[in-house]
Amino acid sequence: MNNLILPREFYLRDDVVLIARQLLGKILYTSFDGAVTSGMITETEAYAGIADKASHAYGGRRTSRTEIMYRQGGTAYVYLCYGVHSLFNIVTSKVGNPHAVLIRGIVPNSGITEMQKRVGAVKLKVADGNGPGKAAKLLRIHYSHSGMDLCSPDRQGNRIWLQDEGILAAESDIKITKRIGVDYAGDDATLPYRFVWVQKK
DNA sequence: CGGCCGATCCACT
DNA sequence: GTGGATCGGCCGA
Repeated sequence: MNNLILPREFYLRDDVVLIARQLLGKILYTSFDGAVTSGMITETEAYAGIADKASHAYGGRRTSRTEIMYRQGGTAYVYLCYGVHSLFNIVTSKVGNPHAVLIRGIVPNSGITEMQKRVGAVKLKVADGNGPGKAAKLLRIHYSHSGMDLCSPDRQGNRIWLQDEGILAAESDIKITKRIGVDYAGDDATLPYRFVWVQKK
């Protein structure tokens, strides 16, 4: 195993907003049926557990779907949105504390040919990973993958994991805004929990 | 069991 | 800028 893979300790920390910011520039890999693809994370959102009105776990709500969020940090939480899109989240903090970071955008990194097949593109563009549904599609992450461990492969040898390859976003290039599509969350809708790595021209 | 709605995307105006 | 697609999850009865 290479030492670039993010260790469990990275995910177990309690500051989900800090983790969301630190995930910018990390490389998100998937390996399904032997096909490895990856992308650099460029946009994230933090969902801060039971106190966060925008979170699926607000108020300590537990359902068969959200139960995944209560697992230990370093677990994949994937759900279906609008009946069409799988949205990939990384569970953080310790068992019982349902923090998560939504991955909203990636820049295609490796396995380009494979990803082109997945989206039917002749030539992949940077913008093809811009959006949570599109990022998951490129990496073939599906809501059936919810619950996968990011720190070890599953029984079939499939895996989702992250690596720190030394790419660091300068503070001045990170745009912080309120989260997208959470207007139902009242005053929590305006929290500055979205981090975007603005790509310079 | 029925009805409403969503942490989105894309085509079309 | 806007509206339709599309269906699992959630809640109330």
